[in-house]
Amino acid sequence: MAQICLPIALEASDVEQLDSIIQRGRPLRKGERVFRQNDVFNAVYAVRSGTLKSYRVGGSGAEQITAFYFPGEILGMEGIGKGIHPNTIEALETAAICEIPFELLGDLSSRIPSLQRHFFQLLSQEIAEDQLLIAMLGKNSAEQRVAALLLSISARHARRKLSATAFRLTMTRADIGNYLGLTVETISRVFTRLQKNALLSADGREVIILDAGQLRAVAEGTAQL
Amino acid sequence: MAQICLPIALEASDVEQLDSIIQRGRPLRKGERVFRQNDVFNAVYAVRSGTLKSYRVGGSGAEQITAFYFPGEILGMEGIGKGIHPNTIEALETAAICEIPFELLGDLSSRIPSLQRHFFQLLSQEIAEDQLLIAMLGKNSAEQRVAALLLSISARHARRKLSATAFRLTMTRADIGNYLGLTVETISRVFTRLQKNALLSADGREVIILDAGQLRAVAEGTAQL
DNA sequence: CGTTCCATTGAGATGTGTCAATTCAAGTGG
DNA sequence: CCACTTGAATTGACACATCTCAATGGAACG
Repeated sequence: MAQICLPIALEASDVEQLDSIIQRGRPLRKGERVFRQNDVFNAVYAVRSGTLKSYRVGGSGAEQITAFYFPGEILGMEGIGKGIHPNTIEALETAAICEIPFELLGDLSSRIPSLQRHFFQLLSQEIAEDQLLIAMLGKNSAEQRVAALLLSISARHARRKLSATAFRLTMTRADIGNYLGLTVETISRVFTRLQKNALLSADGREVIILDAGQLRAVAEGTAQL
Repeated sequence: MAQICLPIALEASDVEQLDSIIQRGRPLRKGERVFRQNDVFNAVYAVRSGTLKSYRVGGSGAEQITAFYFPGEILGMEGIGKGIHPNTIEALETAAICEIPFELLGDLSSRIPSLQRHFFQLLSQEIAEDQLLIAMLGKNSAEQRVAALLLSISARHARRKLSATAFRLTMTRADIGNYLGLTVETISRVFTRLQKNALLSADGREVIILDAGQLRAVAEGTAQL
């Protein structure tokens, strides 16, 4: 169980301890939420299956998606700081998650140094990823952003031993646009352009990456269409 | 010393221990760097005085500023994850910082639960802040972004018991533009517009906020000019 | 006292947003 | 099982915010 939820190297006895604090919840259906913005924080969650999105509602009522989560990833850590979740997490499809009560995790981390380090790393990596997104939103064209997202999703599929070139998007074009700071129409047009240049084949949400090299070049701004 | 660098509530004996691992470095001058992108990570840093910026250079060679740091704030935590700093930190003016070796901090955190929690919180809050910036870059107009940044800087001055309404910017218009995903010219024009509407008075980098309420309305998109 | 960096302003170009219409797929209820 | 509704995606025409290019003036600095 702990193996599935927190794939790290631990002593057998440690795994046992960790195992004891992890809760398996019922699966979420599409549209259901793990927690909502402003809920009190008391646990982080590991994605076992399915995909989810994180979003927050700003002062003007506009939603902003800040992340997509795939199996093996940890979510909910933004809430540690203030003790309140600054965002809502919603399932994009049927999804199973593990709940890891934070209070107990803190205690356990004190006793298992490698676990503590692991969580520091997880938090730190989320910062690094957010900053990557910031860089993208600040500087890149619509094509670069879409290409980068597709490559990121591709890489996350590959890490799970799934096809890196053919996969199904679980989010709508609107979600993608929202995440990348673009409109639905722009996303649609970019998809069309990428297909015309034979970098991609897309039938609705079914995507096949035809030329990963070129796609990377587009993402990095080395090539343009 | 530890009091200055990590203002948290600790037992006297704990403070002593923490104190012993903190290094005071020589002050940095404008343009000097704390560390560079791809340097190996082995410490985090607390800002004692002065301001700094964090930026990373992408594949296409473009710089992207991801944060500004003020006294009392902690920087360098993005590097924990991969053991390598994903960004460069550079002083915007003369600045003094404390170095906190991470190896020792980890050990100490295991023994002092409140210290561990404190660091989890710091990391988590950086995530929350980054996501706020993401939301801004994705959805907001140039005016909203500039207004929001000015208010953020104002709040950080206030936290240090300095004037929240009158202060000197330590970064150039180019830095601001880079951070907000806008060009220098746009920043300049927004400043001009904000002044014409009497929300602000700016003489070069010297800024006086004349109408914080309206400025907040602009930042939130409730008011437009 | 030149040199360099920084800030401002104008005019025109352009990428992306907005508005609107259409098609298609998936549910839903009679 | 068939309308009917609803949500998602695509495409076109046009608007507009911001970028690009260019010129100028001032401040900082050696």
